Parts: sequence; structure tokens; C-alpha cells
Amino acid sequence: MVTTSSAPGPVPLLGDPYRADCPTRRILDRIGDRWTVLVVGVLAEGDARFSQLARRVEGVSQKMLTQTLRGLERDGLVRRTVHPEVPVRVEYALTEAGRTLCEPLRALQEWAITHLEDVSASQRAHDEVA
Amino acid sequence: MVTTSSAPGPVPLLGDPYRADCPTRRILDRIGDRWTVLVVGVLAEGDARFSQLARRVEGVSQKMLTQTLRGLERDGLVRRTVHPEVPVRVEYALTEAGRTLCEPLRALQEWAITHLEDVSASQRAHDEVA
DNA sequence: CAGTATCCTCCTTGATACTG
DNA sequence: CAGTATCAAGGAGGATACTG
Repeated sequence: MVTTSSAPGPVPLLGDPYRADCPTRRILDRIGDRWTVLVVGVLAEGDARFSQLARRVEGVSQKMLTQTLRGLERDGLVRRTVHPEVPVRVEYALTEAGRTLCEPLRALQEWAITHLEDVSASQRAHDEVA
Repeated sequence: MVTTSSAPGPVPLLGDPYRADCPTRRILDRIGDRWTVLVVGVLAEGDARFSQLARRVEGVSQKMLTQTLRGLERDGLVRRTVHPEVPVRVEYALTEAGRTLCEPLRALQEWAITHLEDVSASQRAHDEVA
């Protein structure tokens, strides 16, 4: 027996063992940072230029926006297009893969909108006791 | 006009402006860390004791597991039950809210499994050029 | 405009030791 | 068994200055 994943039964969150290289950890490493999901979210509304993204994603620094976009480009989720005009214009757009990512992301967002109230209430109740 | 969110049209990732307190950032702050999603994933397979979780989530330290579980408990996503037996036994279980979170999480996981190959390929292609 | 290059500071995480 | 307490390290992220 090489792995211990032989148990069938109810495995709701997909049954691979939580190894360091499991798929869950790998997306988490990619999109679990402070800005990636936000940038994808803005691009889901339409292509945007660097400065537009910077304005839209409140609080992001130039450095982190660049870094985030480079990561997304490397992952094949975002396409970067340079228009060699006088003041150079750079447009960012989701690729097809990037668009598919929006669906699960949106599901998470809807969960947040639906349940965040309850979560906050739970926090308050919990902190009150303490 | 208080906000600038008046534009209708295609707003795929839900159209709230990306303020520092938008729902997306708030869940990200809660589940975007290294361990929370993993712990929820294990608990989605069934209730578990502290030591079971520690074994199942490879690489987690006692400290981080405790911290993660405390956070989930405070958020009302996990219920902690102490059985005052001889060596004390503590069981963790997802609450109803915790179970609802599994659905979007699982969607994300499926995306990962489906697309991670492509992402890796894109990375290799991208790095080759450089 | 759209970055790059540095420097610097927290903050998260990990390692270790101890306890009810 | 299931934690808590403390210390230390590393890296993510921010501020600032400079550039094609």
C-alpha cells in the first residue's frame, strides 16, 4: 500500500490526502494571497489598464499589483498586451482559463455575502463570553 | 450618488467596489491563510479529534492547528466538544454554516484539479522564455 | 503611463519547551 | 491527549525613489 487513500465512502471535499503538494494547497498558494482574487475580480468585469486596476483595487501598491499581475500572467490566467503608443498603454485581460476561475471564485463570494453576517455575529457572541 | 457602483452591465464577480471591507476581502482574511481550508476539508470528511487532524493535515504545527481551530470556532464554522474522560478527548465538527462553506470550497478544489496541469504548463512555457 | 529597484517593517508561521 | 507559552526567523507586503 503506497497511499492511505483507499477508503471510499463520503469524501465531500475530494479525497486526496492532505499532502504538501495536494491540489488544494497549490491553488491556495496561488490565489490565497492578499491581491490575486481581487485583481481577477476586477478583470472579470472587463479588460483594464494598470492604472485602472490600481485605482479599483483599493490599497494595492504598485509593487504588489505588478507582482500579482506577473503571477497571473505566468499562470496563464491573465494576458498582458502592450500598446506601443506615446504614453505606453498596457491592457490586462483574463484568458479563457482565467474566466473559468471566476466561477468558483464567485461561488465563494456569494457564500461570503450570504454568511458573513452570521460569522460576525458568532464572533461577537464568542468574544463577549471571553 | 454615494458610490460608483451604479454601472449595470456585466459584473461577473459581483459588483461591489473593492473597498477594504468588501465581502471578498473578508472571507479571504478568514480562509486565505495556510491551514483553514485544509482543516475544513478534513472535517468535511467527518468529525475528528485534535490528534487526528494533526496527522491528517501534513506539516501543521500544534500551534497553528490550535489557532486555526480557534478561529473557525469563533466564526461559528466549527464546533468543539470536550469529552471529560481520562485522557481528555476533544472532538471537532463542522457546524451547519461550516458545511455550507464546503460547497464553494469544493468548487474551487475541482477547478484546481481540472486546471492545475494547464497552469503548470503555462508556468514552464513562461519560464522557458525567460 | 507603467513599471523597476531598494530598503525596511511587521506578521505570520515554525520550533521548542512546558502543563492540566 | 490536547493544548499553552515563548522565542526566533522568513517572507509578504509597504514606502519611496527612480526610469523607459
